[in-house]
Amino acid sequence: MTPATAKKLSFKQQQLRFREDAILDAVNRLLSRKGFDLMTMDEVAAEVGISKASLYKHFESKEELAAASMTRLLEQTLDHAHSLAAELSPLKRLKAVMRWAVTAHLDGAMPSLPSTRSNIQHALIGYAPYAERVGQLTELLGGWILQAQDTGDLSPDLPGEVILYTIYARSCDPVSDFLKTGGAFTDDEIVGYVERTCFNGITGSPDPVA
Amino acid sequence: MTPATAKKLSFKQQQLRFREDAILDAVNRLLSRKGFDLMTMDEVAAEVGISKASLYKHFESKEELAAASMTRLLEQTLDHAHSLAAELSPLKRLKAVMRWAVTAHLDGAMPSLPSTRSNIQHALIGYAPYAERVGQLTELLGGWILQAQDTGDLSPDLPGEVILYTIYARSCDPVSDFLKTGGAFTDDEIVGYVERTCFNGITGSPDPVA
DNA sequence: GTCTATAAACCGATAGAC
DNA sequence: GTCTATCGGTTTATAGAC
Repeated sequence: MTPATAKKLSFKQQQLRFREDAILDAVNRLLSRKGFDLMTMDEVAAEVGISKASLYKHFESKEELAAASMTRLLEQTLDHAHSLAAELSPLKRLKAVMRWAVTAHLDGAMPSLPSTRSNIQHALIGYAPYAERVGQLTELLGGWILQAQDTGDLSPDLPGEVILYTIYARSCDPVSDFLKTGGAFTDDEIVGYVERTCFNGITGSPDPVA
Repeated sequence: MTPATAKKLSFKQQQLRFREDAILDAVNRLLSRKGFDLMTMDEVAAEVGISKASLYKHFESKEELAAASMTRLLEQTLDHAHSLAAELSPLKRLKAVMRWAVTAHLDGAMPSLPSTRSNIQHALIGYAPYAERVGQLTELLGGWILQAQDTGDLSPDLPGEVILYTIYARSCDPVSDFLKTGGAFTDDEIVGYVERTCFNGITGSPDPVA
């Protein structure tokens, strides 16, 4: 393979990657706005600016398209989690990940967890790259939770499962959507309320400023 | 109108009411299991055991059917809330309503809140009987929340809006579905965890047994 | 790879017989 | 009021020209 050919191939691959990233961006927005069941392939194609047939040249089904989008989102979440300073306490790292996710959710870039009632759930768990990322994130956050329970920063008498699912669910909490629709609060305030009610409940006091 | 005629009419009306209650029961189950968008009128008819055309003799559209089901559910919620002993503190009444709702949710009788991403939301708010019940429940629970904030049982520095939406959302929390799917906990344990994390957060201690 | 056009399936709603 | 049969519209996915 000559350098020229290699360059041309690489350029084509870059173009392909760029186009597919644009598609996944659109899917991400539509998934956040309407959810999997209400999102149509026509809308995706229109949002990207290509035809539906071209879309199917890149992704062979609606399920695979959504799975690719969710997988990329989990990779971004893992990247953000790994980027957190090591000197932060596990509790602060968990809070930081949650704040990041809720902020993305309010920006329309974080779809809600595929609920038990959606068609996509079964397809996702059978999609290896997605399941692998879920496992990685669960392992990472699960370790932080155990550490935070050891120091008493999180309730030691609460099953780790309950804490993990609670953090996952609060990261795309419908409460933030309702508060945003109300229009009485800024996005930062909403993120603060969701974080506070998740960690301290609605009976607890706000954390003292560090 | 003769007594005989009145009796016959009443009987027919009872039959009608009974049939429509059976329809709403089926809608309630399907709404809990699949949500509005994935529920089909064919399924509803099949679950009740009548034909789709007959179904349309009772309710003139899918939206009205869902609205009637949700309205009845809100009435049942209001009935339960009003039945609570007056000597209970506002906080305990709020917790009781939430436990009741989560229990119903785990039994497949409490559909999730119509999310912002569903087609049904706009139809519901334009459906007067539904909107009226939502207003009544919000007024009732909102009053309890204010009282609980006055006594310090709920955080006084949290907007009532945030507390109300949080209680609403936690009443059909997906966390309970995930925990139930896991199979490691009984329904009572799950209800307890959801209540505790809602009111005390994941950092707080369990409430001492009264 | 991109397009237009279309196939195949599904769903909400209705017509018309009984 | 209940049924069977069907319409009209939408959606996923593909065929075939360029």
